[in-house]
Order: sequence, then C-alpha cells, then structure tokens
Amino acid sequence: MPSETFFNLPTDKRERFVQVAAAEFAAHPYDSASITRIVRELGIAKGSVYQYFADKLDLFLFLLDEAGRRKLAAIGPLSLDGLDVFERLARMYAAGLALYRDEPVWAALSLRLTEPSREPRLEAMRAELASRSRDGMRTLLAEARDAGQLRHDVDVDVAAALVHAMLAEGLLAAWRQREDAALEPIVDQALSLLRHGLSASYPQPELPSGMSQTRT
Amino acid sequence: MPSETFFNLPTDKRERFVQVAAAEFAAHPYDSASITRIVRELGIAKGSVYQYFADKLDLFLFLLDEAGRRKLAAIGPLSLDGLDVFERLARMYAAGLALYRDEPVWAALSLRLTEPSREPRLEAMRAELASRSRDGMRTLLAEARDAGQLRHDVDVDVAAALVHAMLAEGLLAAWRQREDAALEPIVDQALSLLRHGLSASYPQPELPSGMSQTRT
Amino acid sequence: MPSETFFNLPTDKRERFVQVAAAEFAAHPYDSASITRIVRELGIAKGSVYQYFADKLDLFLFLLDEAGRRKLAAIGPLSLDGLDVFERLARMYAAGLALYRDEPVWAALSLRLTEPSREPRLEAMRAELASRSRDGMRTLLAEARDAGQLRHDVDVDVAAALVHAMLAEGLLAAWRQREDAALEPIVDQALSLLRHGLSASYPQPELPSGMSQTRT
Amino acid sequence: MPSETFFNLPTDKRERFVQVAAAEFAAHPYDSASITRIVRELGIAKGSVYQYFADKLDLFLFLLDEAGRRKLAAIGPLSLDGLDVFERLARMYAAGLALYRDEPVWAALSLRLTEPSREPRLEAMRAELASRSRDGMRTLLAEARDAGQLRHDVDVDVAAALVHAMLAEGLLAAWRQREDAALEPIVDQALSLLRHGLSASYPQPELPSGMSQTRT
DNA sequence: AATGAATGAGTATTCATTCAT
DNA sequence: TATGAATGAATACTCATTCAT
Repeated sequence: MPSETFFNLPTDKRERFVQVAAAEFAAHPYDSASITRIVRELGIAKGSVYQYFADKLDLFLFLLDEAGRRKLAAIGPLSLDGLDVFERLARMYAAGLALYRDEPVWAALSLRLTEPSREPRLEAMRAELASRSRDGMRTLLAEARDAGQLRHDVDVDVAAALVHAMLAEGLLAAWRQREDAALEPIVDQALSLLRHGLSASYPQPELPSGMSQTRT
Repeated sequence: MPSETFFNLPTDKRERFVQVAAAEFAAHPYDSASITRIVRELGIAKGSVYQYFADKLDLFLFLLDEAGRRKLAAIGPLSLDGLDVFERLARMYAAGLALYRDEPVWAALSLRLTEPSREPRLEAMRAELASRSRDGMRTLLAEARDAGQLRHDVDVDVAAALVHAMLAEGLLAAWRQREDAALEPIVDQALSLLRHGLSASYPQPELPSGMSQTRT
Repeated sequence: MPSETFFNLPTDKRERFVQVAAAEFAAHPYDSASITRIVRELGIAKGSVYQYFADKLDLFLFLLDEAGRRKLAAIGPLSLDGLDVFERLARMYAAGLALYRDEPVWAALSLRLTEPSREPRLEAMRAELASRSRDGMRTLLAEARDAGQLRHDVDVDVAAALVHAMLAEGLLAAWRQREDAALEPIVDQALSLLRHGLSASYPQPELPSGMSQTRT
Repeated sequence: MPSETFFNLPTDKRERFVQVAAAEFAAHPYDSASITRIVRELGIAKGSVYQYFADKLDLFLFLLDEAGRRKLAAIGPLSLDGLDVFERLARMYAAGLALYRDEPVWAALSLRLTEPSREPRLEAMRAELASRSRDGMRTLLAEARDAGQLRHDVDVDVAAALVHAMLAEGLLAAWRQREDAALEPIVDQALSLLRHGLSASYPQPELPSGMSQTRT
C-alpha cells in the first residue's frame, strides 16, 4: 500500500528503491532491518521513505506483495491438472525452490514472514498465513484420502504438517548443501519419499513394537 | 560461564533471574532480545546483570547450556540399542518434542541457535552446530544404507535434509496444532511415513511420468 | 570528515557546535571528553551529533583538522628563508605560542594528540605524529651541524629532544605565568638561550668535573 | 591517608595491593583509572578498597605520597653543596630520570599529577604543585643571578620555565628514544647546553636582527 | 575486618519517525 | 514532492560507591 507518490516515481528510481529495500529485508529479520541503511545505500533522503510508505511495516508488506507478484510472474500459474496428489505437491514446492534459486533475495524476503517479530500486526499476519497454508495442505491431503490415494492409517492433519516441513525447509536445505544447481534430482527424491511413505498403492507392512515404549 | 557472584545468589533470586532471562531470549531473536527489558521485568539494577555475566552473549550462552542441562535432566540419556534406524530417528526427535511440550520456553530458547545473528561469535557457533547436526543425520542414514535398510535409490544427502526437516519443524508443527497433548500418535505417524518412504523392505513402484516436465 | 549534513547547517549553529565541542575536547583528554556534555551544553538532541559525525573519534579528528586550519589562517605560512637554525626554531614555536595566546581552546585541543588514549586509532596517530615531529627537529639540527653552526660536542639526537621540550612546553609555561601578553621578550629569551647553548660561534669553555659522580 | 585497617594488613598483601594500584594509575589518567580493574586484578572484594581508603582520590593521593617516599628511598637526599647552579639543576633532574629508569611505574604515577582532571580537588593540588615547583626553580636561578653566575640579560622567570621544561620533559624524551640505558651522556649534554646558554662566564654575542619581525 | 551484591547514573551509539522548508 | 535536520527513547555496557551480612 504505497502512496500514489511512489508510483509516480521514475521507473528506474522506483525499481532501484525496491531492489535495495528488498535486499535489506532479505538480509535481516524485520525487527533488525534498518531504514537508515536503506536510505544510506540509496543516497536518498530519509523523509522520502515516509512519503512513499506509512511506516516500516507498510514498506515491508508492500515488498512481500511484490515478492508474490514476482513469483507468479517468474513461474506462471502451475498447471496441476491430471496429476496425482504427490506430483502436485512436489511441483508446488519445486516452484518455490526454483524461485529461491533464481531470485534468492525475494525468496529470502518471503521467508521473513515465518519469523516472529515484536511488531504485533506482523505477528497477526504470520499466524494467519501459517493457518492458511496448513489448511491448504490439509485440504489437498483430505481430497487425496477421499480419492483412495492415501493409506488408511494416515492422519491427514499430522501428515500435512510433516509433508509441509519436508517440502519447505527440507527441500531448501537439501538444495543449499549441494554444489550443483540441478533441482530435479532433489525433487525426485522428495517425491519418491512421499509416494512410498503415504501412497495407498503400496503394501502395508506390520508395524514393529513401535512407540509404545516412548516416554511421553 | 557466569561469575561466581551469580552462583552465590539466593536460590530463588537466581532462579527467577534465569526464568525471566530465558523467557526474553525465547521470545525474541538474539539481536532483538533486550537486557533492558529483563532488568525492568525483574526490578533489578542494570549493573547487576553485568556482575553476573560478561556480556549479552555470555548470558545467552549460559542459558543455552542450561537448556541442554534441563533437557538431559528431563529426558535422560536415550537408549537406542537394538532399534532400527527409523525407530532411532523417531525417538531422538520425539525426545526434543517432549521437551518442547514440557518446557516450551527452554525449547524455544534452544531453537534460537538456528537463527542468524549479527553477533559474529554466535554466527560461528550456529554454522558449526548446523554442520555437525547435518553430518550426524548423514552418518546415521549412511549406516542404514550400508546395512541394507534403505532402498537403493535413496540419496543419503538429500534424504538427510528432508528427514531432518520433517522431524524437526514438521513434528513440532504437527504437535502445536493439536489441542491434545499426546505425542505418541504423532510420532507414530512420522515413523510410519519414514518407514514406508525409505525402507528397503517394501517393493519399489515404478515412478510415473515424473519430474521430466518440471521447470528447473 | 563530517557529513554533508553538518556543512549544510546554518552558519551560526554550526559554529556554535564547533566551539562547544572544541571546548569539551580542550578541557578533557579524549577518553574523558563526553558527547553527552556537549549536547547538554548545546541543548540539542544526542542523535544530532551522529547525523554530523560517524562517531566520537570522527568528531575529534575533524576538530583537530579545524585547529590546524585555524592555525594556518591565524598565522599564515612562515617565511623562514635566510634565517639561521636558531631563528627558524624560535619562529616556528613562537607561531604555535601565538596561536595559544589568541586561541587557547584550539591550542589546548591540538595538544590532546600528544596524550595517550585507549582508542587504538588515536594511539596510532599519536605515535606517528610524535615520530614525525622528532624527525623534523633532528633533521633541522643535523643540517645546522653540517653547516658548521653547532658546537662539535652537541649530540643531535639528544639536543633535538631538549630543544623541543624547551620550545614546546617551556615557552608555553613561560608565557602562561606572565600576566602581560607580550610574546616577543619571551621568545627572545629562548632564542638567546639556544644561541649561547648550541652555537658554534661562541668559545668552548672547558667542562668542570662534571657528571662523573652522578648516579646512573 | 589510608585507614588504620590498611596498615594492619599482612605486609605482602598490602604490598601487592600497592603495586597493582600503582600500576593502574600509572597506566591511565586519574579519570580513566578504574578501581574495578584493580580489584579484578587483585582478586579481592571491591568493598575492601573502601575499607582502606575513603575514595578513589584518597587512594591516588596515598600512592603519590608513596611515590615520593620511594623516590627518596631510592635516591637518598641529594648532596648539592659546593656545586654551581648548573650542576645542581642537572643533578636534581637526573635523579628524577634515574627514578624513571629504575621504577618506571612510580615515575609515571608521579607524572599523573601534571595532567588535568575532572576531580576538582585534584585540580587544586596540581595548580599548587606547579606553582611550588616554578617557585623553586625561580629561587634557584635568582640566587645564581645574584651570585653573578648568570648572564645579565637572562630573565629569571622566563628562564625558569624554559629550563624546567628542558630538564623535565626534554631529558625524559631524550632518554626514552635511546636504546641504551646510560643516563650520564644525556645529562652531560643538557648540562652543557645550560652552561653555554646561561652562564655569565661566556662572552655575549650581539643578537642578530631577532624577533623584531615576529608577529605577536 | 572483609565480603560482594546492588545500585543507578554514566558512556557511546542506533533508530524509526516527524516536520518545516 | 523531496529534502534532511531534529528528535528522543532505545541499545549494550562501565563505574565508583554503599551497605547488609
């Protein structure tokens, strides 16, 4: 929600502003990100920032929005028709991973919304985002279960959390520790793990003694 | 590494200090945690903190140590003998989860060490911890593969990252969204996912069309 | 190296700042000089200082520079052509003395660079200044000796230190204890002492029994 | 003026205290010297210092006294009988220099009294000391002049300041820049400079054009 | 007599935000 | 519309001094 003033800026100036600001918020958690550093780097007046944006949070939210827009532009709408649930999951998160590879700054910026902050309005957004993302995953898995694609003993709620973590943090970590830039083999590994791990089309082994001795 | 002064404090005072300080660092990333807030909350003089600890980092490291000590005290050493790799993994992370349930403040504090910081000494520790933890997981999986417990197409490096994310972030998220406090069913779900997902004792399905169309 | 901001200040405000800051650093060694006192005296916000200067040292170095500039402006470049070494020495130091008389604050400020400090960058500068100043004096005397203007038994290195002290500390002290403001008679006294003390054009007396009994 | 408590201390403990405290005040100007550092180094309680001394100044003054006592003990009363004024001067300051060589800590401590401070009581003492020392030098030179040992054109007041600076700062600087430890040659140089510079037994040259063009 | 915990004002420095020009 | 100077509360940290035990 920048002011009109911001959009009236010459394109190159506006883009430079966006790029430098994004880099700052990508490099530091929201609370530690510094408007002072941004204007110092840009060589513009501090007041300008407040002519464009209401406050620090306003700027940050705009950048998050921008990150989403760029992601969409870079990846395009995913065509997931005709794919089973595992393929769809893999492709969705692979898209995010590709963004991280191609636009690390914007990807890092997006991840800032998963961190806690002292800014209450940000905390609220974070909670809501987490809840929506969880719901999405749950819905996807629930549909799969109803379509008979999941083993019967899979708890959709729990699996949603596990799969999300694996595909969000896990994929990213796996890719970061690799020297090569090839995403496909990594995504294939995750897909295989998921397929074996959840699919109904594979035989059920009897569980061993299991967690019954685990301290809870 | 607190000073002797700190250990000579009356027990209740010292414990209140530890509790309030832990809460501060659990609630905020290291850079944003505020000693000013701690002393304000405690109602003591600012100088007192520096009678006890050399500086902010010294206090933080002591609290991390304390978190480790409490974890050990709460859980005891894990007995993992005779268990297969999946059981072992599940129990290790379940232990961490149990700590999070019983001592959420201390668990959150521990997780702070996974976040980046502008304090160089802390960054060094974080990098080392991450590297050690990654290596541990890799070693575990590599041993399992050599013992024939993993499917042959599993890439140990990638799987290590995926499994770690699933069991660290994933388990935690799954538990947090539940209202009940029972850990066992959640851990069992993860165990099952892992077993089906990685174990060699289950048949290999042929992969469907796969990632060949995925944008990389 | 103040920021542009500082130079854009209204002249009177900037000059008042400079004067108050100079007075503070003139009155206290660098380590004890207090930015808090400066802003309290000026009645401005603490943050303002850091709009103008990067840090305490930056401010101090600017003031030292300013002192040099004012000295130059007040005295102008010295014309020492055609004078013998004693005249040249006397005039050089007399110039510093005149500055002290006319601008005691700025002179005191300059002398701060001769004091030790806990600021490493300042220590480095001090060491270098001392070394350069010693070398300058030595060179001057060495030239005089080569030109036959010095008695043959004069040790240039030792004489350099003695003469420097006499003309720096000594002249200043002599002038400070006088109520009148006339520099000339004082400088003439020093010149005479130097001339008799070092010049080759005066007869050599045989030294009395001398230092042979001195404890070393 | 330490308390009785201090003198009742076991000798070795008391001496260690004195030595460490002296080192601190020798290493830092009075304002910057830190009692915290002293007790940290000694490993004693902070309160102890205040059981021995009323405050920081009280401790410092005691140490200054002690420095005087040690100087006297190390050097003994100077026997200056039968010497002319130049010899007497040289020996007096040479004694101080010897102290600096043998006991650099105590000598540095003594010099602290020549530095300005924010402690008003210290400032008063400094002024008084300077005045007394100046008077002593003036008296010495005045007697010499009355005894016909000084050239007639020597201004006793000015010469007192010049000679003091040369023998205090100058001698010290000359000795410090030398690698060898021999004091005698350095003192001889100063003696010679003084003798030629001030003595009545040497012919008066006519002064050259002189300071008449010097800006005052 | 010694301890050492507590104090609180002091230090330099950073920062988001405001507002007159 | 842009500027950029001013603000003042925030940060971590130091210090001489006090006082109950």
